[in-house]
Amino acid sequence: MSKPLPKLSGLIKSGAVVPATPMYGLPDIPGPVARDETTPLIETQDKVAPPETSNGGRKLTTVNVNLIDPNPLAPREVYTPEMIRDRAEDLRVQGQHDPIHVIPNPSAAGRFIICDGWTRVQACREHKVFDTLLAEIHTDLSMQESAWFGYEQNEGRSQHCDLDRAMFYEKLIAAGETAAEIARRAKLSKTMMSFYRAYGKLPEDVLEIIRLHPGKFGATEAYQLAKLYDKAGIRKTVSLANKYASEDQTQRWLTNQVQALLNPNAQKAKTAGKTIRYANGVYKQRGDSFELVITVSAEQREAFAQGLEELLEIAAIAPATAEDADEKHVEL
DNA sequence: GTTCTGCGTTGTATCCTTAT
DNA sequence: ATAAGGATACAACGCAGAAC
Repeated sequence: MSKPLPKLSGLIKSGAVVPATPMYGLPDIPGPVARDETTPLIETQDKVAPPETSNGGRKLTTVNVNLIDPNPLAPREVYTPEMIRDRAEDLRVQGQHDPIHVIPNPSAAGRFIICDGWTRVQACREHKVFDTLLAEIHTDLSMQESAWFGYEQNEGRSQHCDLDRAMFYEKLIAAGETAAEIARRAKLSKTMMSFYRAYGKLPEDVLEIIRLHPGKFGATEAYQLAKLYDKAGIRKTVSLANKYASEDQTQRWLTNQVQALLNPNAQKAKTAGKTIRYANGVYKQRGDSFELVITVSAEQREAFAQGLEELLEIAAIAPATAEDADEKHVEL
């Protein structure tokens, strides 16, 4: 990849959340961790392959955690201190179950770039669990492919929030991939891709709120907020985002609020209604609107249609033009 | 690529019936 | 009387397709 890597760290910084990607080459990597030498490097060696092995073509080796750099195209953004602390605790209690995945760092010989397992690396560094982790080294993956590898691993473990996904997609787009290609590979409709891209249009103040409640602000919410930000400005957007999160409102509420703020005159009084379900259909009434979907047997069809048409005489209004008024048989 | 609309599914509140 | 379970209605959600 010859293109300069995208600089997206501005989208991703927060006091409460550890940024995943920002530096490449890592001038601020902490020095070697002073560790009790009596502690085994990997406490549960029976759960992992031994160091320096080749397992079905896989290159497994132990790697010093301070030699592992973040992936500039990291598929995940949101790492809270709690997540890292919990992972450190898991590693202490259970050891390392699965190897992390890395590629050789193309710009720093002897160093590696993480594909999958960055939480474990951070847990080891910050909470001094292990000096080294068992790693599978992928020499055949490009930076972009390694990021997709991590993305797929995280998706499999349901570890992504929508903000993670959106920021990953933005990085890939900045690195030259098209939105359509990403949507295809991530199995997203172009509608959803459009919603995910809304995160990138939000101002930092709103992203700060989202990072504090990553599960609360999905792509649909991001899209609504981006629309509000575009039309009504930052103050209204921040205020609404805060209210949405602090009052734990529903997605529908947020959509309605945005709609009301953008079209203050378009508010409609909510009308009461009813729904009756039958074995062969459903009848709904909402205010002045009636909806009927029903299956009628062949022998009853004519009588039903006649009765319904007589009923329609009460309320149905003829179309405005003579052309429209031509008799048409509309399927019921 | 963006936005709107509608559909199918899921979750939840409420009411009713039954068992204890 | 009341707790438990079932049925029903409706809100909420996620998403795709169509229109722009």
